[in-house]
Amino acid sequence: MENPNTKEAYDIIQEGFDKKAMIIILSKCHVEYEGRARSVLESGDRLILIKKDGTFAIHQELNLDPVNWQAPGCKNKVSSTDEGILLTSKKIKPNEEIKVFLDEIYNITYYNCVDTKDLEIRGYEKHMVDLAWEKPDIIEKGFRPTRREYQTENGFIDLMGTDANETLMILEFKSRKAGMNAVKQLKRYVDCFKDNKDFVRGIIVAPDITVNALEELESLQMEFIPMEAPLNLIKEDISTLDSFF
Amino acid sequence: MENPNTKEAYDIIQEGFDKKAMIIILSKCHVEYEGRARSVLESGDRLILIKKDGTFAIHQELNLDPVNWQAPGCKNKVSSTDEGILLTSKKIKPNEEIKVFLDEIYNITYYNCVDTKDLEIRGYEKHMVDLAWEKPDIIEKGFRPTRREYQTENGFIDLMGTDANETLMILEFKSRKAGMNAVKQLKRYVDCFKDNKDFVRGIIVAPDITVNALEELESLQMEFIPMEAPLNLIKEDISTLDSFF
DNA sequence: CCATTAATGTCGATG
DNA sequence: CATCGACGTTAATGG
Repeated sequence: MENPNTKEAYDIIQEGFDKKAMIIILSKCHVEYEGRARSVLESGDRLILIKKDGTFAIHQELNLDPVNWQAPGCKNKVSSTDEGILLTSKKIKPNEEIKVFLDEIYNITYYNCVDTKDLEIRGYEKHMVDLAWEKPDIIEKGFRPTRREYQTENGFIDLMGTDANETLMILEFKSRKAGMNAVKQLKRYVDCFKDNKDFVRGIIVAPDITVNALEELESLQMEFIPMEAPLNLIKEDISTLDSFF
Repeated sequence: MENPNTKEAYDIIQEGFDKKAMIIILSKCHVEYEGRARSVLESGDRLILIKKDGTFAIHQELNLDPVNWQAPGCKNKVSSTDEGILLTSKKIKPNEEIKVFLDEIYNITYYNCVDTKDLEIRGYEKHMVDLAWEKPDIIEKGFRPTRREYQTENGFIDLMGTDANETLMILEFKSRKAGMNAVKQLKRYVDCFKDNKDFVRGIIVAPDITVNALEELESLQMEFIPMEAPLNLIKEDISTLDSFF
């Protein structure tokens, strides 16, 4: 609905709530937020997006993130005041509230979405592990991979195997420059095998590694093996895509 | 526009791009993403939000975050194919692309937002101000706070007061290391009192301050008072925030 | 521009 | 419900 008056706006927004629809409001508005932080946003044109799970987001004309928002599970309400339409979004634990004062309403739309599909993500790490699995020499001569995605109490180990001396190897793959967090992660995996009397090799496989991370890695007697992420392969290798699509 | 056909949809979207408007599309669509990772989203009803800075977001009916997105600075295009309308959003460094195939279009809106206001966050600083308000000696012996959140043409002054000599003090609080921007901000506030014949003390209160900022601050005859931010209090003691509403 | 760190992070999994 | 860890984290800040 275009340029509704206050009553029309109230009715259609309430209707949207009742029908558990996605509500989209284009409006000049000002906003107050109070909760984990506290903020004020003076009047300007924004997009307000309300979802049936309670999600509430206010978008300015720039930037990816909403300027103000509420997480799923919030109680949203519309009310008609002397000043016009007021939207409130409340959450408990932690106690948070957004108040949006609609100073001028340009457009209100609601739609009941039918959407049963979930996003399917395939990271690049998987492709790197694929490669190492199929051509172990890429990692090092004599490497024999044995397990993928081995579950430990500290997470999934990307790839395990043994070297030419039958020493256990634990490999953590990163598609981008590995940082300190990768080292910590690998250390946690290696720690799972501490009780073994035998030494375990911890290895980060990534296109690059930060200086700090490399120092820390070496001080922990662990290793870094450079390997390019096959970013470009994906578009070229249609066959692998087929298995995915 | 409601339920546009392919040509109408193409035209209105192109128009939105040309006018650098915010474009909102309600549509059944399927999405492919390829970049740092790779993903596929099969057909379903979603909201597509495109901003003039290149921001591109696809929202499902649930959750706060978009299911697929592109950051500001992306090149967005609309094209008409045999299959219908195709939206593409490209970014370089890192190379990323989203393709959205509009299978059925319910609604297209674009609007040229007028929005000059920035969000003012006053969360953590408030707790520091609370503390200084209740225990002025923390700032300095003889300090008497008089006003909080005093509004000037240049924004809100966190805290004002007088010292033992009745000299006006303007305090700017930062919850983290103060930088040059904090100094500039404080200077703007102090400038509001330039016409006073009396000297005004400008003071930054923060856990720390950068070297550059401290130099600049002292050259402006302003001061720095170290104070730890009560970050931990915030999550525990939400009740103190009640005073705001 | 790179590296580091905070965020009203969000979100999913798990105990 | 709370905690923990990953994320195409993003976004801001200092160097």
